[in-house]
Amino acid sequence: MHDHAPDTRPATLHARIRADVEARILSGEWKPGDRLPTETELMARYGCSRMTVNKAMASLAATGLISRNRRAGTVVSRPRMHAAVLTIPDIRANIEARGARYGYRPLLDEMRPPCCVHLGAEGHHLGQSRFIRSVHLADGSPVLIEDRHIFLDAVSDAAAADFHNQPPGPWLVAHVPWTEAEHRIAAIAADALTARTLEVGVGAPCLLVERRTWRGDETLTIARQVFRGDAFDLTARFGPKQGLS
Amino acid sequence: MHDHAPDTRPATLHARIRADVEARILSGEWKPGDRLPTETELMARYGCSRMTVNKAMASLAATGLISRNRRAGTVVSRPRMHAAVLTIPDIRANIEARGARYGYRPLLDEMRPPCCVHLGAEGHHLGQSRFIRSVHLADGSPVLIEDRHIFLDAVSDAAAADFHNQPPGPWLVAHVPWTEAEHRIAAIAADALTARTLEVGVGAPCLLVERRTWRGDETLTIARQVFRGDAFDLTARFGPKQGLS
DNA sequence: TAGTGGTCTAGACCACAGC
DNA sequence: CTGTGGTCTAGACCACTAG
Repeated sequence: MHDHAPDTRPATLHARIRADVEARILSGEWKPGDRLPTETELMARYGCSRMTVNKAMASLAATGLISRNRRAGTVVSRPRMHAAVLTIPDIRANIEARGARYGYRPLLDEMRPPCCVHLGAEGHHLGQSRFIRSVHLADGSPVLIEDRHIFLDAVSDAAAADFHNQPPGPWLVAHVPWTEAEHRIAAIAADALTARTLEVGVGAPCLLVERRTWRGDETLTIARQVFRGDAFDLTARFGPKQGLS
Repeated sequence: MHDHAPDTRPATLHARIRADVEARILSGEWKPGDRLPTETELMARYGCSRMTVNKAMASLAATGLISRNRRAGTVVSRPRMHAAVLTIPDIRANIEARGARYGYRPLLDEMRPPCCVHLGAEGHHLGQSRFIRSVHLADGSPVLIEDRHIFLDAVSDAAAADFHNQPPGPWLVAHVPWTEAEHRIAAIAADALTARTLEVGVGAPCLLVERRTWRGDETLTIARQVFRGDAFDLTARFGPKQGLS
């Protein structure tokens, strides 16, 4: 009766404790605001040392399911829906997941002198960059136009990379470690150039994704991606439990 | 030379070990693929027990910065840019963060019989729901139109909740624990009704966010939010290091 | 002030994968 | 086989805070 699922119960003790407590919370047996048993009580209940209980509870606290305070004890958190998580998929994987053939066509590839790049309203002082404008296609139809700057001060290897047959995105993922990124997602109307490139009417709705990536204080790359609104969307499914890994 | 930051070094030992190792990786001293010292070596280096080292390293492994294997040891991971994270902000907080006055106006509030709700192409069998259509305003101008279903089988309290002055979103966040959610983000053209409500032209680009939330197998709520494309965007900044909490 | 979680130790055994 | 991380223990002291 309890093996409809492939019995995915964790083998380790602290993981089982964690799963047990988690299940009681998610089932509603322990509701937000309720106080949980103390570590000493759980230690007796599961017949293990306090360190093991602590590991389980610390893990639950790290994902935000419970909140722990000295003296006050452990209570079930109220879930925070706004702090949701969305994975932004790889373009190629996304297109192929829809059963379409992926295509890539570079339009422009040039060096840009050290100067300002407009991102939002601000101008940013940045070094010399390699600029690649490219189109990504699904079954031969343009779906995405991507403008990408790669800053050579931070990513010197990019000067020699070949982006004729390979988009810069995957190359960067494979070669460059990063520490921080910023995204902006918006709906915009296609201007004349975008409309011509994406083969839509001027003013057609497009999904804009701007991504800027740093390592430390150094900007590595800025990407501006404009998707055909009628051909692309971002989807993500997630739970509050899993970490980032 | 190293205290330009307000010396935010963690007080606990395992956190300091973690921060130290993390800094070496992010600075490039230890590059992706490099093998890190063993736990025994680190134990000697930091003059502490192996459990403490393990706690630090396990934490780094949980966030994906390093990868650990028995016998093979610990190596620095290659960062995976596609598995990025985006926090979806609260509407009210977002509007107020822009310095605008937030407003809320319910347009429709009715019970819907148990039946199908269209989400994407599929029809889903769902129980009786409370349906609320509302408009959210920034400085009196409509910015978002929201259609929300709350399924009473799963959220019985919602039948009695007052949504005249309070949007359903925050109410749900405060009252209902959830386990899973799915988002879809797209750019669409405003239809006649949307255009009239948002005070834009027909065909104007709008940002669509559809969100569906479960607890276990039960659907709790479905929200369809249409933002004025020229007045709203989603932004998020993040690093690969922090967890979800 | 008393009880709680937070941290740390010095050991131990185990499972796994490369040699 | 051997070395690695993974786990667990039985204890200890500390820091914080609610009563």
